[in-house]
Amino acid sequence: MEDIFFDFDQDAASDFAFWGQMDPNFQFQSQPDSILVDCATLTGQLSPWSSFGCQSVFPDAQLTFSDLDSQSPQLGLSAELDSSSTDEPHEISKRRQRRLAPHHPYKVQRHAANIRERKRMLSINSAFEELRCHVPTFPYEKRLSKIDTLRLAIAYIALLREILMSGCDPKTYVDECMKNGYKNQTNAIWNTSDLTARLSWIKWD
DNA sequence: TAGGCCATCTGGTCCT
DNA sequence: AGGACCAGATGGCCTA
Repeated sequence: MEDIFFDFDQDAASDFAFWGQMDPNFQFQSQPDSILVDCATLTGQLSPWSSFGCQSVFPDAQLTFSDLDSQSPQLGLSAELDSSSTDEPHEISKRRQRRLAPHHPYKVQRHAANIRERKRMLSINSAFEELRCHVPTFPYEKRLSKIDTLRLAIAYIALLREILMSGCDPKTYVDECMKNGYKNQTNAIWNTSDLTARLSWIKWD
């Protein structure tokens, strides 16, 4: 009986070779499909970023999202073949190569799914990047993590809501809150985050 | 060196 | 059936 197994060893290098160091001057674009990736700036750094202003983790470049689709599912072949060591019996090596055929339907499908997943995560990350542009941060602050971005956004929304409900001038309201030590119970939500310290950096128009 | 954060792969589930 | 979404696993990078 033919034993069946699939080698899921990932040709990670060829797969994420798209991700390069970001260009700090890159301007964030809200449309995921227009986000470009620079193959020319590959450095192996996977999660570079710029911390301030509306800057994206995505560098300027030549590859688009749609280019991800065109990556050949056969990129993993060389890695797999390399993994057959030279002292491996020739027959076993041949069998392995036959089994790991990169054009196997499952592997092709799996590779396509991986690419779609990467694109999906890319769009999520671009949304996080956009959100980071809308929450108050210090000029010298390092990039907020995803979880911190979400928490700060929640707190910020809560604050803005309170300001709206109060009908007061935003700056006056915040100054008053800070002066009074947030005695008001309704401050609880946004007062629990780092938001308060950031408020002094906001220019209330 | 441990812990935090992240990207990626993967298989399961849901949706169209 | 195929794609979207999700969560777990894994490994790399960075920082205290």
